[in-house]
Amino acid sequence: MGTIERKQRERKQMERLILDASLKLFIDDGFENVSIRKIAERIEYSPATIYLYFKDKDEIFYALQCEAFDKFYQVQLSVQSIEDPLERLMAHGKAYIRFAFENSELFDIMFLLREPVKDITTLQEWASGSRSYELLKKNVRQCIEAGAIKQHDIESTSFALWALVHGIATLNNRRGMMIPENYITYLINGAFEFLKSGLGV
Amino acid sequence: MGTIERKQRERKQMERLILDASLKLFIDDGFENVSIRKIAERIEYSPATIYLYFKDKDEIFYALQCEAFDKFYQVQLSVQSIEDPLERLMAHGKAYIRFAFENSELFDIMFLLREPVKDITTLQEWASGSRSYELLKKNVRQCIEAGAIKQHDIESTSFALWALVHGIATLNNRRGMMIPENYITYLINGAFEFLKSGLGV
Amino acid sequence: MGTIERKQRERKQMERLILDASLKLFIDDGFENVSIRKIAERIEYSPATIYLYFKDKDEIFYALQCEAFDKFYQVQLSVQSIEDPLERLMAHGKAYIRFAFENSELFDIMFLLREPVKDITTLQEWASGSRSYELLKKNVRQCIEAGAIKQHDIESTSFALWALVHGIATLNNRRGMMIPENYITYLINGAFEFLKSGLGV
Amino acid sequence: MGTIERKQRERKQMERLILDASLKLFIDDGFENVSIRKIAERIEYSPATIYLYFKDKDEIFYALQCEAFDKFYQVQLSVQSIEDPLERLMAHGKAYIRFAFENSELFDIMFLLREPVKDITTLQEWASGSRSYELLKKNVRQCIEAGAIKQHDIESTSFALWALVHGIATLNNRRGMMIPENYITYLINGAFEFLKSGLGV
DNA sequence: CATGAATGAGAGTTCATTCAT
DNA sequence: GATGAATGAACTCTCATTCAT
Repeated sequence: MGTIERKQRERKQMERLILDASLKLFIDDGFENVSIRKIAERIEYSPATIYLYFKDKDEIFYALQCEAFDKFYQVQLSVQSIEDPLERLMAHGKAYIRFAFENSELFDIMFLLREPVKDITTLQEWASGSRSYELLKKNVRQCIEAGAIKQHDIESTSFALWALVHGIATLNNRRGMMIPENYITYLINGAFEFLKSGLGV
Repeated sequence: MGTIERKQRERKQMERLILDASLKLFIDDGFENVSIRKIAERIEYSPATIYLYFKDKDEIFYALQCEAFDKFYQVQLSVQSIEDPLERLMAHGKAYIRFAFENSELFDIMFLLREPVKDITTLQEWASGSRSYELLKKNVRQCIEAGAIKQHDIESTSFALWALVHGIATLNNRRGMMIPENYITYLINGAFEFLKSGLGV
Repeated sequence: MGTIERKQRERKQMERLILDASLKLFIDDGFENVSIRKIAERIEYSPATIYLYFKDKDEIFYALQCEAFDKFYQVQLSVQSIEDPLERLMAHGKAYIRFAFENSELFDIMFLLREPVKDITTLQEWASGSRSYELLKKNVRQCIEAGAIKQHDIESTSFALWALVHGIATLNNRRGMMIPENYITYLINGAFEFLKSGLGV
Repeated sequence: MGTIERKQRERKQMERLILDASLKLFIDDGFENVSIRKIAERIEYSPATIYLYFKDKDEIFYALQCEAFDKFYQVQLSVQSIEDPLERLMAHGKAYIRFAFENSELFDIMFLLREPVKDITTLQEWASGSRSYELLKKNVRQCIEAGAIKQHDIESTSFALWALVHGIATLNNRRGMMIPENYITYLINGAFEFLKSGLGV
């Protein structure tokens, strides 16, 4: 009998329901306004029910954070199939920005929320965060090896690239009003030109 | 009689007291733990007194945000006396980062808190935020005019510079653990080398 | 077929399991921290299962109370084989105290918990509580008949003896700190001397 | 202006109101059923108001415990004016019992509640608990000195007396049903006869 | 027989805010 | 100008209990 599997599936579904609702609330009302009660209301269950699936509030945010890092990593993985190293590097950066723009709430969860994960380095899941950076460094190294870029210091070049791209993402997500909406793509393209010229391309 | 002026002066002093205490609390206990009660406790006044000087909690955060943008602008102004355009541009970037590192809580208030100011563009005070960007653009333009940099698109070059620098600041303030402490200066220097090479220097 | 008997046996075993776990919790965490959930956790069954064996929480405490009275009675019975009446009376008192000291949690359940059994006299099981007193009275009567003690009023002598012994037990269990640990035996012995002299021995 | 005094008086009144309500609830519903909410309901204030006068629930129980010990001590003091040592000693015992009977809830608070004061010996207020015992010992000593009683060991005699009296109090308060109501006085008198004979009077 | 799922009720506590004094 | 007093609303979380499966 697949009852056990069914039960597990149902449990997963419920967890999903809670996490999705939490995320929605997070997006709509901001982090500090997400309460167990509101989550429960949104999924039309009693508050107590939440506690059958998550130990406490932190565990919910923790799960969201893990998922966010994971999803983010997957997106970055998805461009690794591009063969040309430089092209791949550019695609990596663009994927980063696109993810941040299209999933600004996940981006917030990863990079703005300090809680519940204070020291993220102690987490297994952080591997995927760290792995993103390793991926970037690998891409940079391959560009260097292929002679596709002028820069030679892998570490600081990777850092600069990440910072540039992360800065674009953050500025837009938090103080997007600084940048006129219809102007964004133009600016980002410009930034990538700048980036390329920084790379000596 | 200078009674009115004295009253005004006293009022300003009290506002100062409240804002300073709020900022301290903000720094010490984190945003979500700042409450009117705690502010009142810290300045040794009753909670009700706070309301004589600020309409509500948001008004306090609003004031802090304005001040932060202002202080940030002053810091950026302070490097404008440098004559050499490129040197000035670099100093501008470094001042930006130094400010973010040394005043991470103010940086949070400006760029991470969405509340209370959702649409910052509607604010007078945002002028000072916007002015920072204008300053940067002016610096870039002067570099271009002086032939000190290769790039020619003021707008997108400025944006790229800002993003890079802002990215460094943000990464460090929020997920600083990504970057080994003793590595930071090295990386930042590297990033500036990258930046220069992007500028064709 | 012994199916019915087996079922009954299994039922008893389960009840035992629950009661033992409850008692342990009671001892370890204190009365107010005993919850159905925690009992269930401890025996590794679901909370709902508990309700197959006990109508509600009170029924569990009720059972514990009955058992405690029973065990207490057994202890008191165990000294009845002593032949000399006075010696037996003294042994009775000492057994009472020893039980209270060594099973302070059962003692609590019997004499401190008002819930769930408010009016214990209405209970069949109280017989065993009452029987203890009857035993005491019998012992006192036999002492009187044997001319071993001076007192002649069975009722009030028994009561006084019980009160003295119960007082020792209670003081120690609740506010034991009143009595320096290393002093206790001395005091109890003294109390028994006093008791003997009260009995005119 | 006596405004400050008035304020202080009003504050004391409110504390009184809360403590009285708590005590009433304690008596009516038992310790575990006393909640801040119910106290608030009873005094027709909001729950939050309670917290203006007591830091938390424990502080309320702590205050009750202190008061109880104090009142108990006062009662015991009140018989010290009796000149004849033996008479005084008897009166002391009777006062103890009367207090326990007439203020059974306070007696519970002192001797049954372990919380919030776990180690009562660390408390200043406990002095009054300890002082009661010292008082008893003094009385015993004076009886001995006056040749009013036969016993000579102050310590163990005092302890025996206390235990006897405390046992009577406790048996009645907790399992009073053991003792037929109309029988009590008779038994207590008997116990005092026993006691006297223990003292060799 | 056993339980997973669910919940209403309630616990202690903190908050921003108001208002009479 | 300052505040003590008060509160409604909200918070996280735990509980005993029920019921369909």
